[in-house]
Amino acid sequence: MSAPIRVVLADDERMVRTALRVILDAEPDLAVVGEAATGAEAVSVVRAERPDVVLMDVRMPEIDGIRATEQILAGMADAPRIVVVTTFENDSYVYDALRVGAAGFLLKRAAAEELVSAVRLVARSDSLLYPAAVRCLAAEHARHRPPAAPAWAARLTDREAEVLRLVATGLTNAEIADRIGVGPATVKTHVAAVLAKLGARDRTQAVILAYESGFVRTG
Amino acid sequence: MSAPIRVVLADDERMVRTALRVILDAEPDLAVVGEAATGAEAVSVVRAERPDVVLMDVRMPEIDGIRATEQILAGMADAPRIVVVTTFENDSYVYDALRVGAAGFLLKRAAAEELVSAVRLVARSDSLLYPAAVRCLAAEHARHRPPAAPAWAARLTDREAEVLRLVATGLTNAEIADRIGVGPATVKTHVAAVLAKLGARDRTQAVILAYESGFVRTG
DNA sequence: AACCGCCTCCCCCGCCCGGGGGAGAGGGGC
DNA sequence: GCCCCTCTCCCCCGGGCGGGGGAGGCGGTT
Repeated sequence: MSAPIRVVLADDERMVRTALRVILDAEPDLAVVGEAATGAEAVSVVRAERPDVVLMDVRMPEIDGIRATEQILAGMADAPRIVVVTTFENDSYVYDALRVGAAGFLLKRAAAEELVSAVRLVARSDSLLYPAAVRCLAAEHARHRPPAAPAWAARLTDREAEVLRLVATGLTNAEIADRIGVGPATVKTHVAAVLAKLGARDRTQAVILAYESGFVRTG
Repeated sequence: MSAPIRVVLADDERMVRTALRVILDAEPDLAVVGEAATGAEAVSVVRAERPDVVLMDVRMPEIDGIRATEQILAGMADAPRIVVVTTFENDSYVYDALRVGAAGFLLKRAAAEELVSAVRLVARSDSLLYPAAVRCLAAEHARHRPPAAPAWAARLTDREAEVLRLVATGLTNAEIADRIGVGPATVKTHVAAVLAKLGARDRTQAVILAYESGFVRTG
């Protein structure tokens, strides 16, 4: 399994950091290599340790997690994947996090198992975003378990899910438009919404996320 | 499972048609709705029956399977998926078939199970090409079973396979170029080769084929 | 009645991508 | 020696795509 995944924790509450460290260090393939209590500290620790993954709290003194994320991603070649940690799912930070390039985000109430699998997936998928709705895709695929377990945000609408399914069969926007009987502009809108919610850069990444989340099944 | 997959058989040898019919009709979700012994007949039968899938022999009187495929795909809106059937794997027809838009091809010596799964996959993946190299991808993935079982043609080179793997992680051509240390133009060339060999229209379809063939694994 | 989420469609813009060519270098097989 | 394959890189070109806006209608919630 080669080298372990190196993780840095950034949270102003010591208890949270400790909890995360306990959870992550229990996994043989994960190694917490640094902690930070402020955004500024997070930036310097990350530059020093060059981890694979950063768990970044949004609310922190001096510099919030969003700005810290921005600075890390802007100032580093071969920057780590950053997972933004929030308390409330409809946090407006969520979209800011996507915008500045966070690899994903999860809620503090997420189960330990979700946490470690998120870290692994983010580290593994290498230049691929893994945000919010991905888990919702899996949840939707598993027959609408409502808002109980899904500790993630940004659900796709029915139309968006339909469009994503068609994107994942290799259709162009124009073909999707013909198929569902709307204009090409409408499909563009839906695709754009899907990309934003999934944090995907283009339809190719969206398809990959659809497969990886189980939203579409292989053959 | 809704309506069965409607199949038309086009082959000049009656025995071959019968054999195919027996194999396909044994499957509850497949229904052979027409047969043709010549290319011209194939065109008219397909227009009349409007099947989901056509199994098209390459060598037929009057009009060969390639031209028949061309005419069917050109002259019909919502055309069926056409699988071209060949006897020899290095048949030059293979590339012609790809060029005119065949959804895939397979060898007459293919196992019955391969046949039915090919029909299902082609029918399912709806506007998605399923040609040659796809099975080779699966074969490569399954640790180089040489040229024994692979009843399909068009192998990827090592470089092409590497590029496809990177495409399937969501990278752009420029990012792939940086990663493997070559120029962007070179990556373009490799990607173009992959698309041609897989019969994919764009990188999105290539990724889908990579997943469906098992060339890349989910999770 | 006001609000919000969803669906529909429009504009402009820039870029990445894919198609069509070609070309040179190196290696292996005949 | 010659050929063929692979890998490398170049050109031009068109189009699909994604980003950034905005706008109107419709139904459910408050």
